Amino acid sequence: MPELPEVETLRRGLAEHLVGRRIVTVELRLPKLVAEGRLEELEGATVTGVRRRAKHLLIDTDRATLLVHLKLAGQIALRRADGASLAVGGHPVPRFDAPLPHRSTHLILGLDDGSRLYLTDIRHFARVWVLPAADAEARLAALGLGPEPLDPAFTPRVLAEALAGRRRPLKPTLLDQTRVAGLGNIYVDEALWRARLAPTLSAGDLDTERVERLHAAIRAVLHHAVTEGVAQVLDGRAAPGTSFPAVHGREGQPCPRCGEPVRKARIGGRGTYTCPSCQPVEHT
DNA sequence: AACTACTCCTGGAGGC
DNA sequence: TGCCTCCAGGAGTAGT
Repeated sequence: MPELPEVETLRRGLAEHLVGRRIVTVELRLPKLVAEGRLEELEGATVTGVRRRAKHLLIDTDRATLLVHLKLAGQIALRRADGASLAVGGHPVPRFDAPLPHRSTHLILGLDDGSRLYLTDIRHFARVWVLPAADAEARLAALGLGPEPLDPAFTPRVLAEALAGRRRPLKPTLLDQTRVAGLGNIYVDEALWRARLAPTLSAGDLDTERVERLHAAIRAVLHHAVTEGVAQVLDGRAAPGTSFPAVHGREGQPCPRCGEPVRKARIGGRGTYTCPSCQPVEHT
């Protein structure tokens, strides 16, 4: 999916154009997209806000909350009546400027100004929940999500507490949404590279200085992705001539910091990219 | 507690 | 061009 920066970028775009709009039509093309609730409840509802928690997108209306998880390959696009793009984010396939609906478009919401919101997912993993607002909150609470890394409350101390006592390696620990919310495979690799930490280091063994480095790196990588708009154009692999991602998807290419070839390994079942020189495996 | 394997799907890339 | 294999920005479940 769409990790935190992609969902946040999407949230901002949708909030700008969706709040105050009334949903007039609902077209569901893939019934299993709906994990709970009835989309018909949204017909006639007015959007009151668009929020994000971890990788979840919440579209609040005066009738119910539409909770969306894009998983690995979900994409949401908001198009004006004339087809012009108002907001788009998530997985870059189909291309953000491709004609819609795509054959993998599973949901279309028609708004009162003629614009349409398309949810497309080539892998059919994305899910939505239509819930009373309180139930949406309860559902999120039940997930036990960890702290939001871009929240001011996310301090080095909070990160230290999230990692304390964990014997698993950093990579799977940081992917665990109950430790830190919103990180995914790309941004974990980028943050660890930036912090010069090997993904195999035991999470609970980091000293204060390393925790502070990791904290700063997580914030910097996410903040950069959101503010520089890289989250909107990122296509899962490094484009030639660009500086992001620094290591993810760049096996064999020179580390931007030291020139050593980037190495790919499998850690916790996930493709993991590191600079073996910048991220030494020695511990303590 | 934590590890692995497996599941839900399709598309794109790379090898031949 | 086509066929084949592998991999993929997530996360839940089951078995060890």
